[in-house]
Amino acid sequence: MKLSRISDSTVRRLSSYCRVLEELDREGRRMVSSKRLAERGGVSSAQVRKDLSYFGSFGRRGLGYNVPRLLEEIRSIMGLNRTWRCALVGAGHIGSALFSYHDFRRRGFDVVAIFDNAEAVVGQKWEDCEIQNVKKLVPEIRRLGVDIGIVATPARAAQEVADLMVEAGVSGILNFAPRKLEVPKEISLRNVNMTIELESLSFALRASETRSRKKRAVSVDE
Amino acid sequence: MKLSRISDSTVRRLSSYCRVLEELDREGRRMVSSKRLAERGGVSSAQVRKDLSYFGSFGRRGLGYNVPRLLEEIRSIMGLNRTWRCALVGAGHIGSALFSYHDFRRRGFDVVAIFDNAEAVVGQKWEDCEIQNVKKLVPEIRRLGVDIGIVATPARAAQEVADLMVEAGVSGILNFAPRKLEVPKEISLRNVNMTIELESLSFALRASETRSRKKRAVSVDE
DNA sequence: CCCACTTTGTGAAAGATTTCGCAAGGAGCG
DNA sequence: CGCTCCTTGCGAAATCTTTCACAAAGTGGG
Repeated sequence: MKLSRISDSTVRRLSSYCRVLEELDREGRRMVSSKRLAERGGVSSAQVRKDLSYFGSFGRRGLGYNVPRLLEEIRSIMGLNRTWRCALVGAGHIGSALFSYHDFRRRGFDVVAIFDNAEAVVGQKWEDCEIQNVKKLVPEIRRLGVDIGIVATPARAAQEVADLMVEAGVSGILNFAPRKLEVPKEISLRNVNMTIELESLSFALRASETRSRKKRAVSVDE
Repeated sequence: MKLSRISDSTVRRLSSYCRVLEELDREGRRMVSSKRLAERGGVSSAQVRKDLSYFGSFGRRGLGYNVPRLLEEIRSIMGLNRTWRCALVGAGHIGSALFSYHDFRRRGFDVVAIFDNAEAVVGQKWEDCEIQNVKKLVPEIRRLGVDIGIVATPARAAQEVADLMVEAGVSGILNFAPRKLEVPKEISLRNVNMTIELESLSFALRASETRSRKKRAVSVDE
């Protein structure tokens, strides 16, 4: 099974199936069909079956999938049955929002260090984690064996921080700064860019305004 | 030109071309080729030309694109040459991070109201915007003519809030809660789900670990 | 056991997106 | 002007992703 040729869309859907399965599990359901899983996840049932088929056969014909079993399978496929050590850089609003989002910890993403360059915040404690000067980033990330670096700095600092993270040996970077980062190809990089989301929404709104203006014009004609 | 059959990936890339063009403009460049624009945006030059071609011909052969002109064109295509009125629901960490991200305002996304259900925060002021009880959401959104609702609540409250927003007549919703929202199809909906991003990163890390383990095994054999 | 019904897993078809390749337009130089 | 060097715009090809459609398995009732 070539993990590398699994499409990004499939991976993102697997992640969302996880959430649906957790919910079904809480509801006490034992079995679920691809149809129901699909409805809850907002995709087609064929899509669900195809996504799962890349990794094996987890269901039983006529019955569906065993909820806890499938959840465990997907968790294991996605590497969610372990703890990932994360370092957060940037103790501003975004950093604080991420840090206090306890759901991440519950899912195995553990923030073990926080860095910032502002003397005013260095030394502060968030829960039991002390904000350190970004100068200590490389040795501290090495010492703690951090897997994932989270960039939550302003755009202008982001590349520099990413370079330090790479130097320190992280395996992956999650970037919240609205700029493209250059990293060696063996480092996994994901971007969360809220500007892109807002602007795409703007495009969609403009598109639907245009549509309804046309529609109105037609009704007036009639 | 059918705006509705433009792919989501194209729209997202247009948004990122905007950022590159703004940067080029600040650097004082007059002209840019699809090649350079592509490099800076991390895509292929054919992709840039194709994306633009859906909307018209903005370049000159042999010369490239005029930077301020192309920026204006894309802004106009995406509906960024106007102000969108936004209402933020959820005055927690994520809401606060979004509100204080002034780049949004600069780009024309103006938060004109904030709602929360916790008596402890209702009445507080963020800059010159007072947090209101979510009970006032519908009339206030109507009164202010809000275009975009931003859901920054815990997952369990998200659908209820979205329903209120729809009732109040927003045109689009940006959802930060990690759950699928149901909205009428004429409402544009975009989701920002940080859990999916982190989990996709986890998948990628696992995939590359598997690869390097194999590689190592091969070197040992040799 | 038979029949009606359900559901998976998966090739093959359809559809969507990206890349290729090149004609045609334009700049610059001698 | 003639020649070289760029670059766009775009149809066509290649690639990637989703949907279709159905055989094969499984359940349950009589």
